[in-house]
Amino acid sequence: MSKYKDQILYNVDMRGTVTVLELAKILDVSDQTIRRVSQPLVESGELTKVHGALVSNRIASDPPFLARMKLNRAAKVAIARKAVELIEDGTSIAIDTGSTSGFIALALRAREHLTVVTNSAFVASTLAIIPGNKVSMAGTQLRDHDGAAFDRSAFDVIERMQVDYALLSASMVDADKGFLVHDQCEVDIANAMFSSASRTIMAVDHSKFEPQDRRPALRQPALRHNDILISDRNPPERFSTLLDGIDVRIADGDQS
Amino acid sequence: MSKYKDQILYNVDMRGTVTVLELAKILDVSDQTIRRVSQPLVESGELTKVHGALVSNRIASDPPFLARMKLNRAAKVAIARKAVELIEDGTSIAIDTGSTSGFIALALRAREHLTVVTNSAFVASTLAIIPGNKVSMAGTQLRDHDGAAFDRSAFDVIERMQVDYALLSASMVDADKGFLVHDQCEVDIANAMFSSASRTIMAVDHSKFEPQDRRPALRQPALRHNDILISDRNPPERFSTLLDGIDVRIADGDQS
DNA sequence: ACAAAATTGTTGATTTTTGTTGAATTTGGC
DNA sequence: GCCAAATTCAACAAAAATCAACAATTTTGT
Repeated sequence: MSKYKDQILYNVDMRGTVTVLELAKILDVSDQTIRRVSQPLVESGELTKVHGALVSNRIASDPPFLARMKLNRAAKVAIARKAVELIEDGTSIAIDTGSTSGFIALALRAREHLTVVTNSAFVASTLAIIPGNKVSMAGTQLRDHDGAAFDRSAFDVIERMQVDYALLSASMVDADKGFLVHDQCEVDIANAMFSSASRTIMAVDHSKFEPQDRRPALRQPALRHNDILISDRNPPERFSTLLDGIDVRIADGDQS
Repeated sequence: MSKYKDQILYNVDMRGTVTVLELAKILDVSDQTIRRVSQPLVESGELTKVHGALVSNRIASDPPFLARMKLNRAAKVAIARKAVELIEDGTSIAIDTGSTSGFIALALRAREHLTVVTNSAFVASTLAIIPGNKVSMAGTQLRDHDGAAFDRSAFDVIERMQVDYALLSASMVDADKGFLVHDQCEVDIANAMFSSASRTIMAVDHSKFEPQDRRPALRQPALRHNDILISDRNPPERFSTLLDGIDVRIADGDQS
């Protein structure tokens, strides 16, 4: 592992695509070195090589919301399938924002007569057009990176509903502190959904059990007895205390 | 895989259709290179090639809401392109629901720093995730066939905005009665948007100038002097009185 | 301090990509 | 159906990028 690895990844991910010669100039090494060092990164799938340049796999070029969709896509699709198994036709459900929730919303198009409340415009528009669904969009002012709302009216709408499930997600899971996210407003919405729901489903892919680059610091509501955790792999042993009494379901990630 | 691949996909998906020569200018390469690079993308099905231009496959296939709207798709795409010409970066705009407005929203992803208010969850989620946009979702309870809201809060949100343009549509145009739709709630929202806007853009494809199977009976607000009508063909002669003083723009429906 | 191992820069041959040219094809109008 | 304009295609030469090999340098282990 080379000392330039981090710098290469950083530059490529930041700019989406960087030519080999540009990188050579930035790191002040020869182009040949860039090629040599990036080769294992390409082979391990962290970067993509094209003639003349390196391209980020994180898809930095486009809308940041969709970019995150590509990260661990397979895991999220598997989780979404599992979530849909739990949710029967006619269920009422609150759904938060986040890429995992986005995939679940797509999968939920297979259900009918759902009552949905969400603060994500993407989730709302995905499920609203299914005939027979009743969808409420909570909030007015949409945040630009993911099209979700966190204003007062969002809370008003959520708080006057009573739903079967709250479908929440998290940016990281900590064995002591529980489910963490980055923004207080996300916690506030999650709490509102949590309170209005009989049961909570927390959906997190396996990568969330590992430390993250940007450490989130704010706690989602603690799961109650009988709440459900869906992931694509079994959580490591050290989370057993946290998940005591929780109904853990593992999605079998067989197909694409 | 070429280093231009991402940029081509990005531009084509954002704008729906881009001519080969335009792309060549944007990427600063020759037209021949665009053709060569896009060939594998076309073969793998990521893009569609027509004479002179590349067409995105996502527009028709992805949003299920518009997928159903195959009727006069080409006309609506052409109108959307024309509308985007009018609307500069940084404009504020109110957008109603409807398939034409949906296509315009897709095309508007090529703009930045828009301030948008809409009662359509599809329009909202499409434009909210563009970095720099400020999008407000008007309304809470979403109608199931198009994911649009018409409740009291929708009016509250629209009425407290003041925008440069209101972008409205209609189900039919009558030479005497003007622009007609089916539901009173649509008229109410249109009126609210009309009142909050300095200028109105009415977007209707040519089929709306002919009698419809289901005759709509409710009048949209009458256009003011200086308001704009966009269509894909020149309206028949009998509409000249109705359109007197209106700035009529015809989209050149060159490519499919 | 010494030698082995790993990393880096340089060189020249090889491969890939790109722009240009002119001929062939498609499109739209009459 | 024919013509003019626009677009596409094929081919070739120029430019750019890659690769392999070797020499110079730095790092590592003893």
